[in-house]
Amino acid sequence: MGNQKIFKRLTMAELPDLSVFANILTRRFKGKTLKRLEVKYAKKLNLTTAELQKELENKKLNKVLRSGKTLQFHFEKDKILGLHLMLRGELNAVSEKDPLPKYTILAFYFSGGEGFAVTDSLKQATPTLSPPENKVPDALDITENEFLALLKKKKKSIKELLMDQKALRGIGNSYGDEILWEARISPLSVANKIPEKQARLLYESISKVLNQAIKDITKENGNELTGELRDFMKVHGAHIRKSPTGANIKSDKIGGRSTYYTDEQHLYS
DNA sequence: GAATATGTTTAAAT
DNA sequence: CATTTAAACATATT
Repeated sequence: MGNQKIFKRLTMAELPDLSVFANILTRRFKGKTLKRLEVKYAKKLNLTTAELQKELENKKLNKVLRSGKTLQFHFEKDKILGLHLMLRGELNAVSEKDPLPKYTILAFYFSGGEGFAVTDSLKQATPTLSPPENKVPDALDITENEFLALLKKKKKSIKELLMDQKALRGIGNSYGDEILWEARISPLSVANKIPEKQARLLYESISKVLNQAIKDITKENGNELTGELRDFMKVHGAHIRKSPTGANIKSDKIGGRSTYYTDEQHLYS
């Protein structure tokens, strides 16, 4: 048997996928020692290959967490490796005896011979040792008051604000659409024109949509290391014609990104 | 083979 | 000056 995809889909990984990923990796490799780290592409590293190997090899992996759109690998001695998969990054299960998958950037081999490889055909995935603390709130951690204050001071479109990683971390193009449909707010709405009642509803929709997606993806694939992760989009996707409630789905470009929404969503401007 | 997909960075416009 | 908008980048897939 060859290598197996842990994760693959047409679009890139977003917050729920990364959360499921972190859980799978933790379950699989927690407590194991990283015996060998192979670096096939070092340009995005914030230190040399030799330095990274020296920092991480022969250390135990304690856990893998998600933060914003990154994974955080917590090793012994408080060594943390951040990993952003960017547009096309994927994780693949690998074994010492198998050849590396195509487009491999990093390969982690743990005690026992099993491990995983990070691949990226665009070579944009970015590993960062000891990533600096990020003060921008995570989409699943932000408080309601913080969120309401954020909306009040921004006058760009709500879709662009939700995706702005300098304002709120973790939401990408597809879940941005899903969240706005759930709240029945048009993506073209101006952030500071959304009334407080609807802003509160939007706040609730963020955690509702993201946590439900985590549950759905976990149920579909969370116990297996193989296979493809499906998504469960209700409105975002060129192939979807009607929302679950039967409205026609419209398509526009917002911030240069394909945006899908319906007339069920109210425009505040 | 042109169009589509999208996160971030950098440049330009308001 | 601060904020917002647009363009550029890259390539597998439709």
